[in-house]
Amino acid sequence: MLIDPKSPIPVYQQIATQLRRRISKGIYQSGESLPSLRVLAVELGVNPNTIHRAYEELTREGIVESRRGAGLFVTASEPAATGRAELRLEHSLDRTIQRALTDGISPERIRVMFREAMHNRLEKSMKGDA
Amino acid sequence: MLIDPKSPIPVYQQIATQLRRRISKGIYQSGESLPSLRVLAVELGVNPNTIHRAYEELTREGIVESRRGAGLFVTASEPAATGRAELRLEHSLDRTIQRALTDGISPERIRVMFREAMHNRLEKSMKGDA
DNA sequence: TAAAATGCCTTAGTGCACTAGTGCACTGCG
DNA sequence: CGCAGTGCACTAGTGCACTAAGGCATTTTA
Repeated sequence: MLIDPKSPIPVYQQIATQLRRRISKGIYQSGESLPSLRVLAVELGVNPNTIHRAYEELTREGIVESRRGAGLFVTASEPAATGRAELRLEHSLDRTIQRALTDGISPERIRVMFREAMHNRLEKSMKGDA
Repeated sequence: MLIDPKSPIPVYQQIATQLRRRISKGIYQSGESLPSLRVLAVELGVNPNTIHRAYEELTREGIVESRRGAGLFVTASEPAATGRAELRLEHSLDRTIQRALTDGISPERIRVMFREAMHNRLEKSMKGDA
């Protein structure tokens, strides 16, 4: 497990991403497995709170369950379905971004248009579109 | 011209977006046209610096040219080509986001995956991919 | 039951994006 | 020349995301 503190991507996101990959690959089976907050913290050289932040994400996504005093446990019931959806999204985003870059659109512009697109789409969802 | 200060999208971006739309629609022709910093500032009820920030974006994109003491002038040579590319990007982003949402992926997760996708794609571009 | 290990909560510090305030330099026009 | 209007640079304040530090509650285990 490697971490790059200088990356613009937050450390806790890097950790969450790698954990997601390992879980979907079956490295961490259903049951206990996941290393404790402090153990993983000293291994990566970060604050335990940063690890907690990553675990929090996985908990909200429902692919993991935490028991105070005991540890972190993998639920992994249906990560297959959402996993495929995320894989589609990952590829779609990559294709869209690559196309935009070759079209000469600047990275900052792409980021701005993404923010606006998200904002618009979420507003439409509020009004009962879906 | 309307502005929403409560929106998560920065005010200067809202202004820049609306100006871009107006220019591409020909409301602001090649020549002078664009209202001055302070005039537009009092009209929208924001600081002149915020307007300047929007003008700065359009200047970097080359669709406008500013002359100190005189005003802002529309160049509008080839906004047609990049305009089409941006339109494609806008649609592609919207389709991608809508698909992800209907697949049950959370907005925060979409934002995170977009950040990572941008990061990865830009790293590849550095190494001579394009 | 007592000790150790675990996850969790609260607080603080840092950096960055955004906006406002103020003054300066330049241009146009009478 | 002088005045009004223009864009621009510098500074300050605010809010937010990220990380760190420390202490607390809970569970396990011997």
